[in-house]
Amino acid sequence: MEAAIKTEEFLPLREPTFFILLSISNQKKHGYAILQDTESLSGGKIKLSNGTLYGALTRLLDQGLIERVPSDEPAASGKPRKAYQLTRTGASVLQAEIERLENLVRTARRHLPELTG
Amino acid sequence: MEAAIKTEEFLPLREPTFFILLSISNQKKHGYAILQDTESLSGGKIKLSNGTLYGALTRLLDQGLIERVPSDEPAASGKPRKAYQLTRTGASVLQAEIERLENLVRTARRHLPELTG
DNA sequence: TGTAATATGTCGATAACCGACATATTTAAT
DNA sequence: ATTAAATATGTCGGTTATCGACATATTACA
Repeated sequence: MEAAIKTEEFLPLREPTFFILLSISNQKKHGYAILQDTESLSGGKIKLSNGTLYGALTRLLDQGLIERVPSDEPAASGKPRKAYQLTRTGASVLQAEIERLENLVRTARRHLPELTG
Repeated sequence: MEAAIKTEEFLPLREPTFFILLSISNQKKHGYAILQDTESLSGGKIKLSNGTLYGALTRLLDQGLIERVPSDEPAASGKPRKAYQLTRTGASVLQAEIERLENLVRTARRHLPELTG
């Protein structure tokens, strides 16, 4: 059988990392676009700091959850932007994280039936 | 109006802290019972380390999210166990965290409609 | 011309977590 | 009776992701 990727090793994701992966899950983006997208996705609640963003990108590249790809955008002045997209592993991890979150909510609701929110 | 508690200041909770609060949300427990309950609640997936547990209990007491209460259990040999229960603030924080998790899942499913899992 | 937005990055501090170690009591087995 | 396992609480040092502050260059616009 295939060498199964142990997605659990990467879980749980912290909130900023979760949004970074989610942000690029439907299309590749460069750093600054991830910043804006995360703020938009979270309804303005979450504003990633630069330290978090670029630190996480470096880490995620290293872990093989994301990869660098050439940007579509006008390369303009010989300075190509850095676009990132999910790898298959990254997509698996994101999906596993969503399932983990759903389990968490289910467990909590089971344990606290009075909170039907 | 009442001095509203800013539950958001305590969020997001990390996984161990979430389970600690959830564990004592329906009845007071002492440390070791929280350890066992968390393992049970998580289907055996999560085993809190002692460092995490007692560190978190100290922190949560300090933050006013939990409080010490006398234990029902047989005090036995003059050594009273330390039982903990949620404060109102703690209950609010737990509820807010559950809602945050639900929002996260909703946002992710909206952004990734293909993952209907 | 200048200023805001875009875009990428570094650095030091903080906070929560983890595993390892320590220790005492209680229960159950041999 | 002795031992071993489970119960119960705690400390310590190390690791890691995050954060805000700082730095810098380019592009768009007023």
